[in-house]
Amino acid sequence: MKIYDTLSSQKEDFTPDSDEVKMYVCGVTPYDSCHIGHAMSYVIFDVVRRYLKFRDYNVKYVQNFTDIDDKIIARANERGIPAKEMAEEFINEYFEDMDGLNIMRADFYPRATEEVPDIIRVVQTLIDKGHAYELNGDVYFRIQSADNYGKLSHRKLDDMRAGARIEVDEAKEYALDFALWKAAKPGEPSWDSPWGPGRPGWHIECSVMSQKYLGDSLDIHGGGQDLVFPHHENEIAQSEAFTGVIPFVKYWMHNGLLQLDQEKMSKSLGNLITVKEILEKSSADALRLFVLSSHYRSPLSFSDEGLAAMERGAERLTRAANLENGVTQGDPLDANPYQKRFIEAMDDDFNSAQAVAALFDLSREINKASEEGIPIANAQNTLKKLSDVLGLKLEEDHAEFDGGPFVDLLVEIRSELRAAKQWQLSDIIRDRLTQLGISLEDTAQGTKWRQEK
RNA sequence: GGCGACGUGGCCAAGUGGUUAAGGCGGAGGUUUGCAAAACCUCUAUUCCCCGGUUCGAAUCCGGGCGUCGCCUCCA
Repeated sequence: MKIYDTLSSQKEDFTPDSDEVKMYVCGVTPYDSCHIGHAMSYVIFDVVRRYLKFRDYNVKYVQNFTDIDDKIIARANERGIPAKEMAEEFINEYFEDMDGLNIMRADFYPRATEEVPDIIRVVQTLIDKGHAYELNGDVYFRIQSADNYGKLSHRKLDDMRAGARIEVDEAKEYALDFALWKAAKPGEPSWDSPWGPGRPGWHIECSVMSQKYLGDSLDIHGGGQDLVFPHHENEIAQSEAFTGVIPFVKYWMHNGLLQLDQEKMSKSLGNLITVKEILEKSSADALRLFVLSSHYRSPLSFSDEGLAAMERGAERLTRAANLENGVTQGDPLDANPYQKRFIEAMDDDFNSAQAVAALFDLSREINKASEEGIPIANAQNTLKKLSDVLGLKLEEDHAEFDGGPFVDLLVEIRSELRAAKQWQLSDIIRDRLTQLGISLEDTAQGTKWRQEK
């Protein structure tokens, strides 16, 4: 298996330190609803995790919540509620969204606010080791003390300084030193510390929590490409300075960012589409297919048309997976070549687009075999199993649709009409139902209906 | 200004030195069907932004050009 590592800028053979793969994925700062960029990122890492499990690795998956920071405080103040309460609200919403996307729960969800004593301990140690210094209640990390700072994002200190648009705090030893601890301003939530009341800076919480739950060295650390600098660069600097263990992470994985209308979708531009909005008009399978049909490291342009196309694709897979031809005699369809293709694709740095193509080809074979009277149950099980690795449910359910019994009744009556060759009436029923979003199919096994998404 | 990525059919998107350039969506025709739907079959890029070069051979490597985008500042 090969994984592309951002730090080395090439595909590396995947050799975890132990049977247990230690995986950490940067979570959200809960100050707003999740958008489809989050969906993309977390679907990708969910698939990484599922695939590792499929390949018989035990995976310990940790994802944090950075539940205290400037944006949370600002937004909570706007709304006139405590920061903690607002973070809680968006964390709950986060779980709803992720469940809706069929993303597996992490093994641990540490929160910055619940790890403050450890954060303080780590910051103090960094000061003791000469990697950090206090300044008027703030604590800064001394970048020039780090091992090869800039190695992840492949930039040199001089280059960064030249184009930096950061307001330089004159008191800081070096312009790019970043905050480990921020002194509290009046009215801000704060914790007591050796440097006075304050709160953790961004970056340090991930170093502390990953170390606490997974140890000094991680196998996989993931996140969006926008986190490479400064977030992950700073994490490396802190973590390696604190533990002395290099490398902090064996495989750095970063997904390309989602584009919207040729533009980055971002909080500052305000052109967000939330996960909730998407799941109202589209299935989780379609969204996952949309994401997985391109390479995770490439930017992905979101479009309603593209998503609609994937809805059709999801239906195609779902039909093939749930076909019933009732044949049990004879040589069954062999799905192994498709599974082999799937594995080869995924082994090559999670080439999900190729893996998906294998599933579509398998679906075609299943449909064909079904018509030819060849047993397909085994092949369908393989299709379902591999789809599950991608987190696709492939379920034909209209259970959540309240009108089900009424549709059943209409279908029953229509069947009577068809038996009596009352085509005009039966077609009216079908057409009207289609207009209402219920499509009918007359098959050898009777009439089936589906609710269109 | 610095760093980096990308440009493949109507749309999306794999492939990155050598069989017929995956797959999905869309479109055309056919089989099937009472008619549909679904499914299946056939067709839909002699060609991979442009110009040079390396090579027996390039979409794939190198150089130049044009274009798009990202990061350098909060972000998955």
